[in-house]
Amino acid sequence: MNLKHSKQRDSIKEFLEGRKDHPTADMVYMNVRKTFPNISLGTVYRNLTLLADIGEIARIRVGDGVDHFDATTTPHYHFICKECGSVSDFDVPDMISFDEIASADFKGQLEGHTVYFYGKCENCCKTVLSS
Amino acid sequence: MNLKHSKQRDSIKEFLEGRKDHPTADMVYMNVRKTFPNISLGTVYRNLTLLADIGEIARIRVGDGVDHFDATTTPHYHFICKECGSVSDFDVPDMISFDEIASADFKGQLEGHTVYFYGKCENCCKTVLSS
DNA sequence: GTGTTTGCAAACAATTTGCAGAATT
DNA sequence: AATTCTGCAAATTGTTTGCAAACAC
Repeated sequence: MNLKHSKQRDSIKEFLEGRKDHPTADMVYMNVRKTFPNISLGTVYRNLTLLADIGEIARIRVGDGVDHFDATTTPHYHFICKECGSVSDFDVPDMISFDEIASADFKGQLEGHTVYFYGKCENCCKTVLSS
Repeated sequence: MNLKHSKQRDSIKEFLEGRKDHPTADMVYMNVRKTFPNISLGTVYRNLTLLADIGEIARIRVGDGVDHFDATTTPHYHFICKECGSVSDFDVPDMISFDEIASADFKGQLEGHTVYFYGKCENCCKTVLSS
C-alpha cells in the first residue's frame, strides 16, 4: 500500500493550500477541473479522503451535511455563518486548558474537542439593507 | 400553516423524551413502529424536522453523517465515542463566558457555539480486553 | 512488470418530496 | 368543508465503489 505520485492529487492539495475558505469536495472539483478537465468527482473524493487519512489535510464537518476540507491541520476553531454558510477560521486566545477542565471527573477517555461558533459573518452583517 | 394534532408526532416526541442517547431518525422509526406498525420513515423525518423547526426538540449533527435528535433543547455539550459512535451528554462547569471571551474582537455577530468532545466512552474503555 | 491511480458509471445511504387518501379541526 | 398529516414510492444529494485502462515506480 505504498503511495504513488499523481498530478491530480498534487493539484488538489495545491488548490486547498491556496484557500482559506474551507472548500467542499464539489468546489475542489470545479476548480481542479480548470487544470485537469477530465478529472472525475470520484477521484477528487478519493484523494481528499486519502489526504485526510494520512493527515495532510483536515476534513471538517460543520453540520451542513457537506464535508469541508482544510489544508491547515493544526488545531483551530471555526466560525460558520448561518446566513451564507461560509466557514472561516476563528481565533480564540487561551483555550488550551479546555480538555483538562472538562475531563475533571469524566470516566471515559477524552481525546479532544471540536468547537463551532456560529452567527452572522462580517460580510452578511454589512449586507442587511439590501434585498 | 397551523399545526394539527397527530398521534404519530406525539409518539415520536414521547419516545425521544424517554431517551438520553440522542437517537437517529432510523432509531426513532424502529421504535415508534412498535406502536404504529404502519408509520413510514418519511413521516418520521417530516415530524422530526417539524419538531426541530418549532424548537420542541434539537437536531444535533455530530459529524458521523447521520442526524441525531434530542428532546433536551437547553444548551449543553456532547461527548462522542470514536469507538462505538454513542452520543452522550457532557457536563462542563463554567463555560458560559465562552462567547464573550471569543467575541472580543470579532467583527461579525456571534450567536453561539457548539462543542463536541470526543474520545473513548466509559463502556468502551472497559471492553478493551474482549474481541 | 507490479501495483497504484484514474475516469466512468453504477451503487449507496440519508434525507426530502409529490401525490392521493386519511385524519384533525 | 377545509386543511393538515400520512403512507408510499420516487427523487435528490453527498459520497463510495467496481472495473478496465492508464500511469508511476
